[in-house]
Amino acid sequence: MSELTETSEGYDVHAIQERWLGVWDELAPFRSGRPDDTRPHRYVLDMFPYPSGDLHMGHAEAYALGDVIARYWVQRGFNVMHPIAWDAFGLPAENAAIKRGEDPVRWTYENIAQQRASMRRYACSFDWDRTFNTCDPEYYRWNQWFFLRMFERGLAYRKASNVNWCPNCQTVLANEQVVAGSCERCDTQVTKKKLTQWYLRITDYADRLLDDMAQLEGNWPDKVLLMQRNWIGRSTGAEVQFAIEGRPEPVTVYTTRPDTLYGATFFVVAADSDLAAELAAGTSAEAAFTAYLEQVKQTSEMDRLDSSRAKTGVFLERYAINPVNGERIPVWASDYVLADYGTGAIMAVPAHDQRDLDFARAFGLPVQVVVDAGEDPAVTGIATADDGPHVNSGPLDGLGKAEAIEAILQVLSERGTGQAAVNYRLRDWLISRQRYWGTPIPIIHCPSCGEVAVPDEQLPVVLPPAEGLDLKPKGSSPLGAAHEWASVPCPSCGEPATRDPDTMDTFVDSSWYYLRYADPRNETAAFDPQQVRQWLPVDQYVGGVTHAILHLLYSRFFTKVLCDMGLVDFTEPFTRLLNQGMVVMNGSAMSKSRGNLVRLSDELAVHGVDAIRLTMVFAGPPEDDVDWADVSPGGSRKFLARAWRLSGDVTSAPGVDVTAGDLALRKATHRAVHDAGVAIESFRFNVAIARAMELVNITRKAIDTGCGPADPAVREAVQAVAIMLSVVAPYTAEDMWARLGHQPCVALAGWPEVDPALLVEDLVTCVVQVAGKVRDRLDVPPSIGADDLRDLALASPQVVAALAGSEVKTVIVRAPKLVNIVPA
RNA sequence: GCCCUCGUAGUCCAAUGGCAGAGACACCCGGCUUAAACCCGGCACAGUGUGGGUUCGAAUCCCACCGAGGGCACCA
Repeated sequence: MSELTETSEGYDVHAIQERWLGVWDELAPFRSGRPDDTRPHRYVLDMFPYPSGDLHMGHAEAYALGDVIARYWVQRGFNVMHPIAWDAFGLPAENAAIKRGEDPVRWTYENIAQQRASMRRYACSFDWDRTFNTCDPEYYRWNQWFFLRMFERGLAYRKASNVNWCPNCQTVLANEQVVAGSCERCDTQVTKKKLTQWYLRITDYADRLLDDMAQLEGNWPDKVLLMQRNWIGRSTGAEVQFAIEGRPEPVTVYTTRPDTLYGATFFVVAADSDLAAELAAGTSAEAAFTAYLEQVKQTSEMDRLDSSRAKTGVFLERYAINPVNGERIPVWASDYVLADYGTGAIMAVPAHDQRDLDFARAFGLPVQVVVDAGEDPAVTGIATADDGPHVNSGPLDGLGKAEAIEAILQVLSERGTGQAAVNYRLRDWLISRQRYWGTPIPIIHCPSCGEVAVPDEQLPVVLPPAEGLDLKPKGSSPLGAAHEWASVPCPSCGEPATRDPDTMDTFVDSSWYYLRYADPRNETAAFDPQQVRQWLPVDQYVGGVTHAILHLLYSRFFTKVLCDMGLVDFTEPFTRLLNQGMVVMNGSAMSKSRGNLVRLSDELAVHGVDAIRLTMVFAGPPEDDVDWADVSPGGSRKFLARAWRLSGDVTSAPGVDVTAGDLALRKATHRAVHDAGVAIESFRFNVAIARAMELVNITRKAIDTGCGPADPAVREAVQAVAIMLSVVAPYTAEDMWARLGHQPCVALAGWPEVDPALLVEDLVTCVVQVAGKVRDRLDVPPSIGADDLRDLALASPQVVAALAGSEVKTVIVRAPKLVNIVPA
C-alpha cells in the first residue's frame, strides 16, 4: 500500500480518504431534513441491505450507481433525499443463533454497525438522520398496525390450504419464494403441506397491479414489467357448469376456449382436490383413486413441473354432462390439473389442447375435432390451437374463433350454465412464517371469540427475548413455546387466550420502508402523510433484478392498499427503476464454494474507495454484469491520479475571469460538462466518465504544450473535472477542490453552467458521399444553408471525378454534416 | 416448448438511419531514468455473428438462421 504513495506522485488515496471523512461528518452535506431548505425535492432510493455480514462487491456496485444519481441531482440543485436503512429481520440471524448460539439481536446489530461504518468509508451520500432497522419495535409495530388495518378490511385472512413448505427452513413459503420447485433462499426442494395460514389478499388487486403498469412503461425496465405481467398471469375465458351424474350441484370449470365446448370428450379434476376425493368416495374406483393420490403425493414438485412427463390419472367411474350437447363424458382424476388454479377441474378438449391430447392418447379416450385446421390431431398427435372454421359444433359451425367464443358465451348465459370469466395465476400472499426473527402477527386466538385483533394501543407486540427459547426449526413457531409471552387474556372477553405464534414474512417489512424514510422517527403513526406527500413517490429506485417480482410486486400492492386507506395519494411507489447487474468473476457469480470470491475490503485496501467506485460505474452500462476479471481498478486509480495532478498545476487564482481563457479549451470543457450531464440523466454513466477522461487528456495537453497552466480556461477545466468526478470519486474530487483553493464540499459546488454559445463549433466537417461512398470532406460553418452546401458539394473536384460525367439524380442534403449525391 | 434481450478491435465498451472509435484494459514502440517503476507521448488492432430485404444511405429498421444470456413453462 505504501507503494501507492510512491507510484502516483503525491496522489495518496489513503491519506486523502482520511483527510476528508471527518470533515464530511462535520458538514453533513447530504442531510435532507433542514427546515429552511428551499431547493426542490427529489427522492433517490437504493434497495436497503440485509445485514448478513460486511458489505460485498454487489453492494459496492449498487451503491456506487445510486450514489452517482443522488450526487448528480444534488449538484443540479435539488434537495435530494437519499436514505438507507436495514432489512434486519430474517433467517440468517436466526440460523447464526442456532449454529453458534449467538443472540439474533446482537448478531444483527453488530452487522449493522459494521455495514454502516463501511458505507461511511465508501462515501455513500446517505442522509444518516433517516436510518432505521426493521427489527426495531419502533418500526415493526407499524407492520402490525398495517396488518390490523388489512384484517379489518378483510385483506388479511386465515385459511387452510396446501401450502409450500421448505423442509430445510422448516417454514412455509409464498408462491413467489418458490423458484422452479425449490426454496428461493436455500434451494431445497419444496413440498406441500396442508396448513392454516395468514394471507394478504393481493389477488383483489391483480387488475390494478396489471393496469397501473401503464404508468411505469418506459420508466421501468421492460423486462421487469414483463415478468410481473407473466406472474400475475391474467387470462380471459369462461366458466362453464357441468352437471355430474349423481351429484346435486354442478361443477364449474374454467376454460380459455369456450368455443371448443363441443369437442370436450372427457372431464378431469385435480387429483389432490377435495372434489376428486368426494367424487371417488363410494365408487368402485375409490381404492384405485386412493392409491393414485398416494403416488401423486410422492411425486416431487420438481418432477411435477416437468411437462414432458407422461400423463397419469385414474377414471373415477363418474360421468359429467356437457351442457351444450348433453353428451355423457367420463370424469378422470389427474395431477396435470392443478387444484389451486381456476376451479381445479377442466373440460378436456383433446383435439385442441396438447395436454388433453396427451392424456387422451395415454388412456384411449376419444378425440373430437371442432376447429378445422386441416389436420387430425388424433393422427398427428399434435393438438391444433389455431383459428379456423368450427365444425361439429351445432350453432357454432362455420364461425371463427372470436365469433364462436362470443356466440357460445351468449348461449351459456341464456341457459344460466356459464359466463365470461377472468382468471389469474397470481395467488394470495402467504405471510405466516414459523420462525422467530420476524414481526409477531398481532392476533390473539380466543377459544370463544376466535381470531381477535390486538388493540392498537397494545402495539407493538414485542418479540420475547430469544434467550431460553429453542429456535431450532421444528415445523412450529418457536414463539409458541414462549408460554409467558403467548398467554394473554382475550381483548374481547377477557378469558385466557394465546397469541398467534407465527411471524410475518420479511417482505412485509420491505413493502413500505420507502415511506418510513419520509418520517422515520414518528412514534404515533407509520408516517405523517404530509411528509410523505412532500417526498414521494420515489423518483429513482436502484436495485437488483432479483426483486423483479417479489419485493416490487408486494410494494406496489401495499401502496395501492394504503392509497385506498387514504394514507398516500399515489398508486405507484417507484416512478423510475434502474436494475443494476451483478458483480461476477470470470463469467460466473462469485461464491466461496466456487473459490472465485473477491473481497470488497481487499479491493478497497489495494485501490482505494474512489478507484473501486469508478471501476464499478465505468465498467459498462449499469444493467450489465461487471466481470471483475475484465475491469481494471488499477487503471481507474491511474486515471484519478492523473486528474488529481491537474489540480496542482493550476496557477490562476480562484474566481479568475474564465471568459478570457483559451477558447478551444473552454469549448472542450463546456462540451464535456454538457455531454456528461446528458449521459448521466440517461443512465450512461460509463459514457459520462469517458467524457471526463477526454477532458482530462485535453487539459493535460493544454497545460503542457498549449495555453499553459496560468490560462484561466485551465482553471475552468480542472474545476469542471473536479465537479464531474465528485459524483463518482468523491475523495479525489474533494482533494482537487481544496488544491484549487476552495472550501469543502465540492459535492455542493453545483454542476457547471454550460454556455450554449461554447457548444457551437466554428467549423464542422461535412461528409460528401457519391452513391453512399465518402468522396470528400468539407469544412463548413455549422449554420450553412442546405442550398449553399449542395452547391459546395457539387463543386468538389472529388465529386466531379466520382460522378465521371453521369447525371445527378438526387442530392440529399443534411446540413451541415452530410451530402449524398445519387447519380442517375 | 413459448417469450424477451444481446452479438462491434485480443478484452471491456462508444457510436439513438448519416465519416464505424468516445473512453479504457492489455500489447508494442518512443521520451524521462545510471536502470527500473511511475509519468509523458505514440503506433497498431475490427468493417459490426451469418444470409437476405427496406433505404440515397443500415452496427442501428424488417425477415430467417447461428450463438450467448435471461424470463416463463401441465395456469386449462
